[in-house]
Amino acid sequence: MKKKTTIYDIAAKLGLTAATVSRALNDNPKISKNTRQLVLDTAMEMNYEQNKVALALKSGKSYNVGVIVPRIDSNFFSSVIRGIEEELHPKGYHVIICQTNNQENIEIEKINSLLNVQVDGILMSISNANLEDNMGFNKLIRSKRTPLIFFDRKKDLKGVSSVTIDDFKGGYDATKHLIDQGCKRIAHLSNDRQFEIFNNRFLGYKQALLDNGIEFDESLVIETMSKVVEGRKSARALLDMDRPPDAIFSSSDFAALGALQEIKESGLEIPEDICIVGFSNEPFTKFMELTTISSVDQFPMEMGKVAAQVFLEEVSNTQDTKISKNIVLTPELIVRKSSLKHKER
Amino acid sequence: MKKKTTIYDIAAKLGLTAATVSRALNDNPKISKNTRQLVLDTAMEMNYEQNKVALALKSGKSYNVGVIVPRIDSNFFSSVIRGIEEELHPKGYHVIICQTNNQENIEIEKINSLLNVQVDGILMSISNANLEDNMGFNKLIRSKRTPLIFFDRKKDLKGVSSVTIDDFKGGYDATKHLIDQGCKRIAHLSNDRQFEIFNNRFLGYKQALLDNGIEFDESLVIETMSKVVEGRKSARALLDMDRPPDAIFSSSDFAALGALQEIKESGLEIPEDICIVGFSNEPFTKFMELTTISSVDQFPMEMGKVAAQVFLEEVSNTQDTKISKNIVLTPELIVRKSSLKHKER
DNA sequence: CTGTTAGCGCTTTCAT
DNA sequence: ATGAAAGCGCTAACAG
Repeated sequence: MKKKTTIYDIAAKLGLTAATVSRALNDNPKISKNTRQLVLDTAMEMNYEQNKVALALKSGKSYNVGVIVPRIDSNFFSSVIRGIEEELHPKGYHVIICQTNNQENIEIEKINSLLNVQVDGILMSISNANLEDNMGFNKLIRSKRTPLIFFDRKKDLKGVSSVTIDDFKGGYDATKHLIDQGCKRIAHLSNDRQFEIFNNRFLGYKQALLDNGIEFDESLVIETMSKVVEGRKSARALLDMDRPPDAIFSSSDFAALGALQEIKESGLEIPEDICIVGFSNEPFTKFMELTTISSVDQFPMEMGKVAAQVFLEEVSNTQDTKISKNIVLTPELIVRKSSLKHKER
Repeated sequence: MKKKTTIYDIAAKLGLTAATVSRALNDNPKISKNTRQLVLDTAMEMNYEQNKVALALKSGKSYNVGVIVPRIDSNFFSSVIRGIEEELHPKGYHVIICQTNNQENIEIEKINSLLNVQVDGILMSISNANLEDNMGFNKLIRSKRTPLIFFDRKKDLKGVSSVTIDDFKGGYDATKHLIDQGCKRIAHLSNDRQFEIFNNRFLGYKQALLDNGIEFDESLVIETMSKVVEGRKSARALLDMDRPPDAIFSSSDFAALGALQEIKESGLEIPEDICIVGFSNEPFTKFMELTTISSVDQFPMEMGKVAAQVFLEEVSNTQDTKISKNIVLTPELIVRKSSLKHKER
């Protein structure tokens, strides 16, 4: 249990003072080459390591950023976090992760918990889409010291930056593609539309229909959680309709998979009878043996990196004028077998 | 940019001293009910929040733990981290994540980087299986202050705890299952056997063969990275043999998938001609449409929770006698279509 | 170029 | 029951 060596230890050993040692260690110009080298050498020799906690207390910067996500064990979120970590670590930051399990109260608790440990910023994807209660957020924003950056699931709050993808375009492109395949009756597995992302995918879907002379039919839109079983249920409901759809655009790959399974088991063929497009480009969509699933790639790692960059800009911005930016990345439709009726090219 | 309120602020407002305020806030017995309540009220009123950084400096405990993994965007590691976070957050700890990208030099850098920020412990899965250079680790252990816990990919270092699964059993069970299916010539897609986990899976495989009167054939063991394309290559090599195998036990689900694809494309049937068992129970293994892939579940979330518990024990252990434990969890073979020749039950 | 001093916010003896 | 003071390790303003 030996103590760590501090600058005082090395100062004592050299008959110097802590301040001088500190200067030497920090390449302060006002110091002689000799003493600097001397300090550096003995620091090395004594296995000195800077105590970042003391530094954090002194400077008010912890060089920690918090990342809050619903859960980390999803391909999307873990990829975003990978991007964040890769971007931030080289700049000296550490990444603290928090999960909310999609519970609003926990979300607030974790925000406060991160603020308490003096993180230099918080990057998050919200769990609570309810626009009314923004206690935690407002506190964060009022404090004016800790940058907040939303990624993917954001709230529209003035002065808060965000990095998202163009979900409208994602939904639009997916739907347009289905229309181009000759589909006329396109269903949509939506999700809680209190979240902008799901609402925008829905709106993109709707707009693509309208732009192409297809009537929007509310009964073809089913709110479906992002789970395989839920996708099955919704597909069942669609199949049981008097006039079942000839295509499904799902806002989730998992729901898309469930739909695919249910449809195949009912004896129908994909894409011949029903085309399917999912969302997120989950790894399994391209691993399917027979019917790889078309999906919309959100470039999660890229999203993480960009969010990290926005954070870096905001912390380095010393001026009072807080500039917030809303960056929108462009998604990409990946066409696979589940929606490719006519073999092109 | 208003400053945060400190105990001095509330002390000043109340005509008290910081010490008293501190005591009140910490439920110190020697304080009058009145002043305690008074302090608590004004603390609330002034939006006081304890500065954990100052506390960390004072106490030497940061209430941060570091987690180091090769990469976070894999189902296995992100699930482990989920377990860790869920277990540790309620106890007041924050989880800092670091990725090594499997690079040994980065691994050491990140260890040091975490030690520098005074984490209370490090939970890690190693990237560097080389037993010779243990600089970073030795430093960590010598320091005697920061508990180190390995999970999954560990090193055998005295005094260091670990949480792993019984990879030998995983390999053994998988292979035994293949033998029970009537397979006689069982190949193994291994991986870098410098890592205990891969070596143990291999040893389990080998032992199962021996225990069942099947000769071990070195030529049926191919070192294969955990990637779909690599699995394809290895399968190709196996198919090109004079006497191809009738089963493959892969230490990776991704390689297993590649093998499955290559085999199917060559016109052979699974499981009729060749049985396949993977390892890790990746989500996609059960999502396959035709041939769901048998695999060995490692219970990653559980592993994370247990590793977190071991850490908690170690930090709370104030005695000099450092007790290290090596916990081995039991994996579970999940039999699916890729290896189920004879329809049982 | 180097030393002195103060302070970041909190806890904790030691007095009173 | 409360105050005074020291200290965790570091940096920075001010002297010299």
